[in-house]
This record gives sequence, structure tokens and C-alpha cells, in this order.
Amino acid sequence: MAFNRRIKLLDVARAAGVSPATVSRAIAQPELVNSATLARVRLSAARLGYVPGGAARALASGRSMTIGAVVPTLDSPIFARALQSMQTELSRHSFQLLVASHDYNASAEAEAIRILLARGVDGLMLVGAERPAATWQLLEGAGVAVVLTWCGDDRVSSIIVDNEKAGRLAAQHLLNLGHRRIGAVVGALQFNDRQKARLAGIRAALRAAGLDLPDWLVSEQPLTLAGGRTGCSSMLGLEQPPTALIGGIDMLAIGCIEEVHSRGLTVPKAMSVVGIDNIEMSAHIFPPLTTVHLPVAQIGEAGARCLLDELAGRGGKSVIELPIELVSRKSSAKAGSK
Amino acid sequence: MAFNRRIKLLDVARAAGVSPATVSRAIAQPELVNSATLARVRLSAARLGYVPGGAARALASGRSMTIGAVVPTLDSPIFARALQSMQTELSRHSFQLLVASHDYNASAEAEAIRILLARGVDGLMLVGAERPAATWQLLEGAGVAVVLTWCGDDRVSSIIVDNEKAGRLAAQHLLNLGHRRIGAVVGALQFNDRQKARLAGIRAALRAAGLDLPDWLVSEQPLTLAGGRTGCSSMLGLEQPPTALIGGIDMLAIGCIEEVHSRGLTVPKAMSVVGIDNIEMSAHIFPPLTTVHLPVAQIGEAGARCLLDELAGRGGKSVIELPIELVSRKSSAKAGSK
DNA sequence: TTGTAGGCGTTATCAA
DNA sequence: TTGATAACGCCTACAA
Repeated sequence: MAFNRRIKLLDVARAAGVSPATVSRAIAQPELVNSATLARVRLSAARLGYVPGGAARALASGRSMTIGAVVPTLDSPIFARALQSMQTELSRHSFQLLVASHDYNASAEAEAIRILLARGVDGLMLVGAERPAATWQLLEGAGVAVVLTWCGDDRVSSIIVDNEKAGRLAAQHLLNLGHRRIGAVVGALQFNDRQKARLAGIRAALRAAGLDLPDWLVSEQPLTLAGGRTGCSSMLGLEQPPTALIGGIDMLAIGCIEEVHSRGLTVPKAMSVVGIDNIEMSAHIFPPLTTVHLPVAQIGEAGARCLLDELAGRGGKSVIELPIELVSRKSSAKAGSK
Repeated sequence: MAFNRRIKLLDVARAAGVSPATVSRAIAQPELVNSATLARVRLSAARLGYVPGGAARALASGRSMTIGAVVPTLDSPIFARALQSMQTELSRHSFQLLVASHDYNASAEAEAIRILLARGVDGLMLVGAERPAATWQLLEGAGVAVVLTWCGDDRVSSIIVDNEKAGRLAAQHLLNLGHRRIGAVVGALQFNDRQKARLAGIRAALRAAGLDLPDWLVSEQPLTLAGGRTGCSSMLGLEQPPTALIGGIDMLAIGCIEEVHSRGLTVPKAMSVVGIDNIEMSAHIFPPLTTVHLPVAQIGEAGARCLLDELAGRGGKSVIELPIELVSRKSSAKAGSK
């Protein structure tokens, strides 16, 4: 309540009758200080409610014990979960997470990075590898540890997942069920290498089966449920609608299912739908969504560990790929079982 | 790549042929500097790729332009969304969000707060008002702006929602449908005033209808889908199972629905289920969940604004209550329509 | 409108 | 094992 000037190192030092240097050591390297003095220092620190000032600390030591994470949006089960596991791992090593989001906008991302850098983060977690050259320069000049997630790049450490394969798995599954006219509802491709890779994977699988993925069977939509509905709607309006749809993310796929149902049709009878991500929701909608599982929590945890290692001087740049797999549920069925 | 010592204010000053003070002003108060010099400074700053160091800045100015948010978990559509809207609002005013989570553990929360305080956050967003006295002392001694969310307290600014009413609305709805034996599956009550209030609301509504909510019709579970299943399962095992269930959060309610269905029974035929939160998923499961809508994104935004105001010296402590309402969908039906 | 100089709270380098 | 004493990089009166 009282506007007591914040307690500082010097106050503790005086109270304990030692020099500031000793207090500093007592906190950072307790082993270097006599146990009796240590106890005395700790006591008065506790008594005064001393909390070390991060700013001064960072300034003097050059380390902020802070990791910045820049994701497209926090409001996504995917990124939220990755960040949660990241932060859990980081806090285990007394690092803190500074988050920023850019809503899938490249320049907003650059700005977020700039801000985080200015805040003095020791490391940076980014999503994807696709960004303007200027942003890369920013990163290079910064001299902080960087880890890319979901999609990587050999310039920096990366925790990746084979997004192209994810697309292939989804398409393959549908192909195996006998589908021949398959559509894709994906997110905006620009500045989203994950979506690009997934679409490429779908295309590759179809091509391998001697099929084509014409433009009218690809719909670019916002990465939301509504986007899924719109995309599906446009496909349904075609003269020859596809018999199966792949969503670039589960949310899109779920939107597709909704749209089909809203027209009095049924999934998978009238339309098979497959997603990519395997968010929790997917297992609980009707019908449960067939999708490609990505180990999101692990991505976050591995990302944190990677950064931690790099900051501790252990290991250099590394690229870790995490496994993915198709989870077959009820939203997909044999073609022509209409 | 090259280990170029990070560019600092002085470098820019030299390059632009002005004093450090001028550069500082050019950045913080451009209006105080001659437009010609301003241009010159900006040019060399850009040329050198200068990024102001937050630590030194915070140390010298006493402000970090950083807001700390401590939530139970990031991995929840509720908190993720609130944080996203918060961060959007904050970044509009060049503040950044530092996040921490404590997994519904009071001492972990205190620790998180301590860390954030040490990082020099200018403001703090917390969830709920229930916490040990020691934590409150920490807050009081810190002298930072604080805003409580979901549940409030008149000691500090709060953006709240009437959780008790949420419980009442849910129960009332069921009562109106003729249900007389209503059960509740809620989260651990300890250190969770939101759940406590919701349960109290349920109890109040029942009591007002001359009914009782005995212990065996209340199940405390982890706030997950699995928790919902377990809770529902135990209710179903009763000699006289309830005809309706209220979930303390949507996720719990959804778990209840799953459990009912897994036994070959149907919602709402065999059991009506109502949730509280209205997460996106709820509208898309089968059957769509009847629930109480809470304006989560607004909570985040209002919280940010509140903090911003307080830091700008405008307005003092305020308590803002956001409206809630029942959203009637398909998971609830008349009692005895079995 | 610009420059000078002191200080913000720690850490880290030397001595003692 | 402890204590002076510089940095650390920026902000901000105060002067010019």
C-alpha cells in the first residue's frame, strides 16, 4: 500500500551487513559464499521481500532469461498447446516466455520479432521458415538463438514435421478408399509454408495416382471454421463436385463437414472429409474426423529444449523431425457408397 | 553471422553526428527534434539496424512496456482466446505480453507472479481473486497495475463475469425443462473461485426450486474431457442417476456427453447436459451443447484496456462486469421424454 | 533545438 | 571468502 521505493540489492546488503557484491553472489552463485553469510543474506532478503530487478540484471549480465515466441495466433488449439508445453519446459529452467502473434502477416511478424529482440530475449521461437529477406537479416544481426517450428530451414535449428507427407497421407487415404475426384480447402498459401507443403503433398499423391488437382478443386480460405464452410460450399456448387475433401487444417475440415450437413447431406455418405492436425475437437465432432496427427506438444517441448541447449552452449544447429500419422475415424468412407 | 557487437545508441549518435541524447529523443519524442536532424538520425539508425535495448531502457526509465499475464493454462480455448485479444489490444499501444501458467496450483501462481515482477512488468493480469495472503502481499508490495479477470475483488480492478449467475442460468434452464434430479460435474474447487461460484449458483437455483444438491450429485474432476467422462460415469453408477448434468466448463459437459454415448445411451434422451463457457467446439459436437456464453475475448480486451488506462494515469480501480447468457442448443430436452 | 552529465540496479573484474 | 569499482545502455533533468 505504502509507496515504498522498491527494495534493491543495496538495501539487502546493508541489512545483512555485507557488500552488494556478496548479495549478488548469494543469489547467483550461492556456492561461492560462506554458509553463515549466505544464511544472513537470505534472511534479510526474505525479510525485506527483495525481488531482483530483471532490467538491471539483464543489462549487466547480457542475458534476460527470456525466450520470445512468435506465432500466427494464440487463439488456436495448435499454437496454444505448443506454447503451453514450451513454457512448461522453459520454466523448468527459469526462463520465461514472451509471446507475440501476427495473424499470418509477414510484416507484422517482422515487427513482432523486432519488438521481442528489443526486449532482449535470449532466444526466439518462430513458426515456419518462410519470411522476407529483411526479416532474416534482422534475425542474423540479432545474435540470439533461434528455433523454427513446423517447417524448418537449414540455416537455423528447427523442430519440424513433414507437412508434405501430411498432405500425402490424407490424399492417399482417400485414394485408397476409391475416391478419384478430391478437393482441397486450404489456408491462404502466401506466407504459410505449412499450408503450401500440405497442398503440395496432396498434389503429389494425386499425381502419383495418375490424377490431377485442377484449380477449381482447390479453395484458399481463412483458417477458420467459416472458411471451411465457404470452401466446401464452392466445391459443392461445381458441376461435378468432388467426392472427398481435404482440409489444410482440422478446423477447415470441420467447417466442410458442417457445410455438408447444413445442406441435408451426410458425411461421409455424400462426402468424405479428412483433416490435418488432429486437434482435440476433431475426435468429438460428428462424425469423428479422420485426420493426420501432428505431435504439437512435442514440437513445443523440443523447441524449448533446443533453445535451452543452444543457450547453454551444448550442441549447435539441429533439425529434428517428429513423426506424424494418419488417424482413421468416421468422416471418410469408400467412394460411391452413396 | 559475424559477431558484430550489437549496435547501440552511441553508435547511431556518432554516425548521425549528434549527441546520444538527441538520438534518444528522436526515438521517444520525435516532436522535440528538428525534422532535418530527425531524418538524419533515423537514416543512420536504419542503416545500422539499430534496435534499442529494452533492458537499459527499462532500467533508466523505470518502465518495461511489458504486461504479465498469469493464467491456469495456455492450453485452453478460453484462456488462449482471452490472451490473444489482450495481446492484440496491448500491441496497439506497444506493450508486450509476458505469459506464465500455473496449472491451477496456488504456489505455482505465486512463483509465476514473482518471476514476472522480477522481469519488471508494468502490469499484471491474473485470473480469479482467490489466492493466499502471501501472494496478495507480493502484489501489494510490487506497485504494479493489476487486473483480475473472470472473478474479481474490490481491492483491485477487475473484469468479471457473474459466475454464480452462470450456474443459476444452467440450472434454471434444466429446471424449466422439468428436471428434478440434476447433477454437477465441476473442476477442483480449491483455488478456483470460478468453479466455486458456478456450483453455488447451481445450488442456489435448485434450492429456490425446493430441491437439494446432495454430495453424491456433485463430482469434482480435472478440467478436461476425460474428467467429464469420469464424473458422468460415477453419476450413471448411482441407484437413481440424475436426468440432467451440468458441466462446470464446456469441456466437462462434452465429456459427459461422450460418456453417455459410449454406453449406448443418447443425449438428450437419456440425459440432458448443459455446459458453461460456450467454447467454439461446443456448437459443433453432437448434439450441439446447450451452454452459458461468456464473452471471453472481451474479457481479454477489457483487461488490457483497463491496465493501459491505469498505467496512463487515467481512471483508478474499476470493476467491469460483462454480460452472459444461456445459449440453448440440442443437448438438453424435457425431462421424462425418455 | 541540442548537448552534458549523472544515475537506474546488477554483474563482474580485481584486489585484498 | 569478501569488498571496491567499473561497466552495462539508455533516459532525463539541466544547461547551453
